[in-house]
Amino acid sequence: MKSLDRKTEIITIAAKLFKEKGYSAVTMRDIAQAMDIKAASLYNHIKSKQEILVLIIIEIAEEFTKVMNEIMLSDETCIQKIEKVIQLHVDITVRDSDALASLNADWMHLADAELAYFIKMREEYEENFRKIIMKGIADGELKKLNPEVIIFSIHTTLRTLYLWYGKKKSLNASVLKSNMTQVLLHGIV
Amino acid sequence: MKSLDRKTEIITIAAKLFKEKGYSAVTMRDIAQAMDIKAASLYNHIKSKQEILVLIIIEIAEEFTKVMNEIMLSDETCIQKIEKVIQLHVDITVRDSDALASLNADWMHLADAELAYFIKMREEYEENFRKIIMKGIADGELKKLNPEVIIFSIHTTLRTLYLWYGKKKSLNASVLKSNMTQVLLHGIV
DNA sequence: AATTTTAACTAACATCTGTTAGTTTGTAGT
DNA sequence: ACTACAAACTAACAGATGTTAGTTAAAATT
Repeated sequence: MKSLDRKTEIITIAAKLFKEKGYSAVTMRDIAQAMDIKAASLYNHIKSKQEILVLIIIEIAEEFTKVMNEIMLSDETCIQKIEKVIQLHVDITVRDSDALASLNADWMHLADAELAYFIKMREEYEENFRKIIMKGIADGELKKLNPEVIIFSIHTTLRTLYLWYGKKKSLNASVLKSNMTQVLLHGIV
Repeated sequence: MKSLDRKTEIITIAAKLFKEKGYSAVTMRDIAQAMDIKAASLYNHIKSKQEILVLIIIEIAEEFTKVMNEIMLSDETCIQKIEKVIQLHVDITVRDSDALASLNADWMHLADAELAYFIKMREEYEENFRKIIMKGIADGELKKLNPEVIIFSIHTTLRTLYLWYGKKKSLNASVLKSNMTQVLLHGIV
């Protein structure tokens, strides 16, 4: 198996650095130094700096897409679906908050095909989320508030969880999920 | 008056570019090109790229600090205070969403004294916000939910309003404020 | 033992970046 | 007309940046 572990290591370390300073401010020399090697050595494992960003972002984006599609196909109530979306965000935040930071802050530095692919996935994800909320309101499961404001409020809170997680070590994934659900859902319903 | 208008113009255009690509990815040549001049000409008006960032961020941060301090001094109910905080965020978002983007995404590229100053202001702001929420819970004005989750949820929604404002042209400042208040406050109370 | 592969290295490149120095041009006040 | 100044310009720099080429030492495979 050709240097797969080392490649993963690069991606993990790069994600951490990208989270701290952003993609553009992190140099290949920064990444190399954090691994105690020289910048040129990185190219034994990865094709380019761009590729690192792609590998960080696209995998997570695809996971969001996949799980969201499964949620849409299920025949649960709107509220159950929202709970599963919260679960999805909490899970990924707990598992890989560094990658999530890049996805949120550095997606615009993707290029061409990958940028288009990412934007498409994001739009579909948001559209699915909108459908859930709209149906919830139509079915009387949710209050009749401005749907766009509800959508934005919930979505942005979930999206930026990674900024918050880590300071609050006392909360494990399941406690975090139930707290988020209480505030976001049962505050609204 | 020495080129004050031109300086403001640079800051405005730079903020717009920083919002799109982030501080590090925007070059002085990018800013100059957006103004149809050469990069060197920018230095007739500003001292450095750093100074542009400082001018964008610190002014807004000081405004948040100032208004928050006024809110803390007033003898209003917790809910009235939260409404004023929402008003503050909506006002600044509507007036200057580009600068707000830099404040949120590029504050870590401030240096030394300004970085320390910014972090101090942010910590005080968050501490004040926490006090409002805690008192609200203690006085029975707010539900007894996990305060940290409430604080994070409201604060992150207000903080990222700039990402959303602009797509929804139909909402003016006062409609936006009342909608946000409904969802964030009356959903929780 | 001989060979191949992995993963590090040094050296160098072309380009980009922030910034400075010195110059020119137009405009406003005398 | 003369002067002063604002604000643009050209040219250039020193250092940073992503990346490539070629080399080497150790580990894995034959």
